[in-house]
Amino acid sequence: WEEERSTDGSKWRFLEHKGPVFAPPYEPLPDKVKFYYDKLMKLSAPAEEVATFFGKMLDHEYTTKDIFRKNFFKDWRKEMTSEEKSKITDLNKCNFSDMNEYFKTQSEARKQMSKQEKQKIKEENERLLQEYGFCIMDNHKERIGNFRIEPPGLFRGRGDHPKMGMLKRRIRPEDIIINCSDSKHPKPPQGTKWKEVRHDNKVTWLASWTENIQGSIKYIMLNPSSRIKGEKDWQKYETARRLKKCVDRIRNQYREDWKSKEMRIRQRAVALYFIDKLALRAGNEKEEGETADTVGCCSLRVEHIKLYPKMDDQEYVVEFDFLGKDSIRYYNKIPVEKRVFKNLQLFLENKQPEDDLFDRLNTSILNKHLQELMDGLTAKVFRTYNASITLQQQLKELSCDDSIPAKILSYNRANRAVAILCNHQRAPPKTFEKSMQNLQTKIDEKQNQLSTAKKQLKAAKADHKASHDEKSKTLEVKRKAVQRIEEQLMKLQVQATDREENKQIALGTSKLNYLDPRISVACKKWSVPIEKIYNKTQREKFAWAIDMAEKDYEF
DNA sequence: TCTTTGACTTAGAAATATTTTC
DNA sequence: GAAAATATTTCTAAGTCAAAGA
Repeated sequence: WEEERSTDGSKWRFLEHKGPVFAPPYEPLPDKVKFYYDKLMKLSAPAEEVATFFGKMLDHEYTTKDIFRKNFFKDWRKEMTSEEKSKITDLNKCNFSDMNEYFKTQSEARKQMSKQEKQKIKEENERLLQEYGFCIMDNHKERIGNFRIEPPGLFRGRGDHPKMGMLKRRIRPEDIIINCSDSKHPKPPQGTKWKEVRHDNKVTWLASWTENIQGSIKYIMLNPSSRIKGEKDWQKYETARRLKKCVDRIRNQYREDWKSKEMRIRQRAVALYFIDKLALRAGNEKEEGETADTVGCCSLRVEHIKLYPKMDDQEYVVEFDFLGKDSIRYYNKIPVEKRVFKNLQLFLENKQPEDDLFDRLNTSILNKHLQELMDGLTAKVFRTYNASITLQQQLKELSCDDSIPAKILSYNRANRAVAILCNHQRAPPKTFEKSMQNLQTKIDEKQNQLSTAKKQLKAAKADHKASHDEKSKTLEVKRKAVQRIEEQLMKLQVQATDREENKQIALGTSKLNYLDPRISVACKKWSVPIEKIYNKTQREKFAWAIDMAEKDYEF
């Protein structure tokens, strides 16, 4: 990257691209695929298309949920002809199972395609990528992140989303705003027009459209490997490193503020303590009824915490139980300092469960305060800082004389500590139990092998003694075999532990978004090659860090 | 000042590709 | 060489936060 970008807020000087790739048009079902409403019924193409969205999802839990069904049916009816509308009045009487069968057969057929057919599809995708997947920004050819427009379908919100099942409409060129240099712009598909072509170099997106579920804007932007994303990422970690330099001061400050005579300052200070200690998100307020009911720090309600003056052998315990981003549950019991506890009791006085815990605070107030404490400081910087510093500390304990696989395991453990801190969870993989069993079987087999090998070694020893040979080759061989099997067994056991501990924890998010990649690059000081830590895509995203960091790098 | 909008990062699930196992 | 297991990539929803608008 060239040094020193402009100071006037412009993000680029030149931008040229081919525009987005649209979803393929709807292909009507073959006549053999039936839809029944009591009896056989042939749907109009628009109604049929929306029906297929539902038919494809029949095995999904979504289609059993009342809200999903209600929203879907309402939007589906909008696509029906008046005749269809008058006939189809009850979703429960609709039979999509033939459609569902058909799509299953189709996807099975796709799997069974010959090598050449698969190759052909691959080549076609590659051609599309080459044509639409790149742009020129300033002097570089850059990979675009999402050059395909989202196809129409049924909205799948996370958690208890009031809009789940609504129809996500098809996006046409007339919906798209193109952003590029004013020299030349992409052509819209034959016979269509763009909504607008603009030339705004204060933003980084190439195209945008307004989505119909929430009315929010969606963007086409560059891949994480691009200069514009990389520089921003680097900047993010530099801000977190600046926090490292003044975090002690800030911590002392908020501890002082716990004693403030002003309620809003106490609330701010307690909230900041949670953000720092527990890595909670800021918690913007959300429009009620438009989204799932989730919260972050500033939007915590009385019902989300419980106070225990004494719990087992601990004092001043706070129990958190709430749904955070993506409706992932945050559950934690944590002893806090007496002052924090007393403040919380005060905040709870005379409130109902559904009242805000921090009624004098919001993210805007909090971030304005943080900005005064350090330039560029916001609530999310604490997550970045605490994640990265945790990784670095955990890695310090890495032992020099471990093997590479053992070091990788330790790295994963450190990564896991961060993921736990940030509450990055996943649904246990569907095949988890099975795969655990398989691994256990392998371990058992290996143990049997080991005992056999040990017996053989013993026998060889006895032979050796009896024969009084100078040296016995078999003895050595058997000894080696035992050693080898022991190692293999160890490896399997380690793998089992690692997998078990990872059951419900997602490592990817922290690896990609919270851990300063230069810390990982510096693992070369333990002769851990970067390829063992990052796969190809990750190395592309973190190219800047791989270039920059030496083994003495300190976060 | 308060609310809304816009731009961007962060998130887990699902789809797809690759590797391993039988 | 197929099927199963695992790793990677894609997808798009759901956050954060500053700036614009009322």
